[in-house]
Amino acid sequence: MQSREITPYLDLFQIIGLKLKKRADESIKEQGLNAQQGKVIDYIYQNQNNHIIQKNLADRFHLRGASITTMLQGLEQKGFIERKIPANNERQKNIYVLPKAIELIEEFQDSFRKVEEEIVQILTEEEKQILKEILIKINERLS
Amino acid sequence: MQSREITPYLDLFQIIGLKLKKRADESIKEQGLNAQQGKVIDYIYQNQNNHIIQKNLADRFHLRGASITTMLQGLEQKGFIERKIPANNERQKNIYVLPKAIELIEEFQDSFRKVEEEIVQILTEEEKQILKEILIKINERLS
DNA sequence: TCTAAACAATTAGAATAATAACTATTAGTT
DNA sequence: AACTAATAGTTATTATTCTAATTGTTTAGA
Repeated sequence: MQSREITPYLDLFQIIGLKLKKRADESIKEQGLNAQQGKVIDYIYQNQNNHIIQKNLADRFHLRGASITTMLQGLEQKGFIERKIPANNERQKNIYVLPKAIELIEEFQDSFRKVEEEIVQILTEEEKQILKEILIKINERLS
Repeated sequence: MQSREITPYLDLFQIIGLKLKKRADESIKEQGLNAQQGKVIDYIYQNQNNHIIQKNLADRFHLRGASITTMLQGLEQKGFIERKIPANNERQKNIYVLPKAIELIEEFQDSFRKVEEEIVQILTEEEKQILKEILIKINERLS
């Protein structure tokens, strides 16, 4: 069942990405959220003093504005975040995490660190270094 | 807007995966399909003499059986593939591509090769080699 | 052999994220 | 000041994939 591979890098990135997504989702399922939502809450928490707006989240996570709207409406309804229109620009909404989310952030980070560890634990220090450099290079090339 | 990064590898894989997916989708949008569907058709074409069944596709593409059912129903309705119950096992369905799909496969492959090229063109031969080895290692570790 | 377990595929219903069309606000130009 | 561009966010609709439950078939053990 081995197929002729014409795009090995593309295929490997897609499959690894999928597997990682599933592992990360699994690891925080208990908190009633998926990995994407956990990452977003973590990011908001780290940046809420910088007056981040929904546009920033769309850029950072490579999602469309409409998708961010839907996701944040969900997180707001569940009581994890709040959105406030800032005084200086009524088009925008600043995002803040609520206590209910802050309680979970340490757990998220632990879970994500464990998935991360699964990726890198089989690599030598040198391989880790090279991989990181190459991934950063590819990511910049694609943006 | 720089956030403290606790899981750089996880984040890079996720973002690169997302960007590649979008590029690949874009590159075969003209044919009325998305990248996943194109990859599946290509895979069926390469393997249709091996009597592949839906289960094989689910394994190869890391999708649930139900998702394969839905996708193949769509491809069948659009006239790209056909499914036949084999004589020796009525639980299964063998998958075959139809002429309408075969016409497109060369175009798919060209499109995917171009996306692949975008990934690797900025790397040296040595970096490409190392990256491939590491990706294979990680992929095996995660499976 | 018959019965239970495993297997392959399907359906219904939910979640996520996309596009396109839209409202409202702000910034820039004349 | 008034008009036009651009910007931020929302809504409705569509597409994709998931889980859980279900049908039907095959395999294996008592």
